[in-house]
Amino acid sequence: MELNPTAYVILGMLAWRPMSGYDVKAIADQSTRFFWATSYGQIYPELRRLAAAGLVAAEPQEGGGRGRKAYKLTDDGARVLREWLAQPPRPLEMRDEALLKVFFAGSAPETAVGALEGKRRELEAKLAQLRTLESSGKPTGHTAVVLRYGIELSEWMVAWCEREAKRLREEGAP
Amino acid sequence: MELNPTAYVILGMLAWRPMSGYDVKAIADQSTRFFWATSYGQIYPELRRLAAAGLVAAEPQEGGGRGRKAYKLTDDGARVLREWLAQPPRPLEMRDEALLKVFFAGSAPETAVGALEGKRRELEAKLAQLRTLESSGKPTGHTAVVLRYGIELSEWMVAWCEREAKRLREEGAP
DNA sequence: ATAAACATGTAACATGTTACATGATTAT
DNA sequence: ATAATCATGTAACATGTTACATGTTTAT
Repeated sequence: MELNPTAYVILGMLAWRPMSGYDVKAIADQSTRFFWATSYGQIYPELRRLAAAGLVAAEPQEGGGRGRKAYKLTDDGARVLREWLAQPPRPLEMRDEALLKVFFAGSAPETAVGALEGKRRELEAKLAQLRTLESSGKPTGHTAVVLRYGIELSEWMVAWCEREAKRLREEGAP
Repeated sequence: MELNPTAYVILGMLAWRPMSGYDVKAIADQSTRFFWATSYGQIYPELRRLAAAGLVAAEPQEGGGRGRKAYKLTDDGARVLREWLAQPPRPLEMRDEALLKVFFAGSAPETAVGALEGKRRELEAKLAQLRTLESSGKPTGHTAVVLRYGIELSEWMVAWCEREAKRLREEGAP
């Protein structure tokens, strides 16, 4: 059973508790989005495919929610999720436009510091969100480990951007 | 003139010297691939589009290479490249499957250390390549700055993977 | 001769984003 | 009533990967 990574985001969350596509998106936006983003355009079709494959099952909707469809993980789904977890992870993909700009800054050297500062600003914004999340106390266990990674890595990157921007400003073109 | 990032990889390299799609790929595989990968399937069609838009121009092929088509940057291409460099960079996209596995490791806690070790091994391999590149002495100026980023960031990540794997092994489930 | 490296290109597929359309429920 | 939020879904588009097809040049 070969699934795309987004499918595993869904399976992973359903392993916590039954939920709807809307819930998956809301939780992803507060957590996995920092290292694996998703959108409704992926989640809803994927939930259908997973249901067709028998890895998730629509929960009988109890009174109230009309349009709402909650799904739960099936035994097969849980097995597929565990198999994926045991597999060596695929190589990290990075798409860092700021780095690309610094790399090619030879064509306009005065722009390099701006690219570094843009990256730093973006990281500070991300850091603020991650710290809010951390002080909420909600992430525990493995999710908290990943949150700490996000915070510490971002801090390292911010420091690097500051250091290199300073160096470039002082030394001029490297 | 809105172009995709891959187009700027091409323009950036042509700003160094005229070259073919094959050259762009070979150089990207030794440099930008660590923060922006490309493939022939993108490069050749993109070169055509850039030529159609007048941002690059096929060089008159001198004796020898038959099929070989070298392109050079036009004045318009150079202007578009500089405009892009001056623009604030788009947010960083990360797709880190190893982190996803740690995040969802609650469903199979014994797999978390394996995901961390997989990530560490991949990083060590990347580090070896980056260090070889560094000791070649070829990257200078802004490209060397980005290379140092790759090396130092990877070292930080390796240390983090080791530290957390150790913690998980000692403390058991977090 | 033949293998390796050089070189270009396309088609099928996978993945992901954005914008739009639609309607129900809940709080003010 | 009405605005906000909850909720589902699709279509068009953008981007990117992989596998394949094809031929040339250079070194052994």
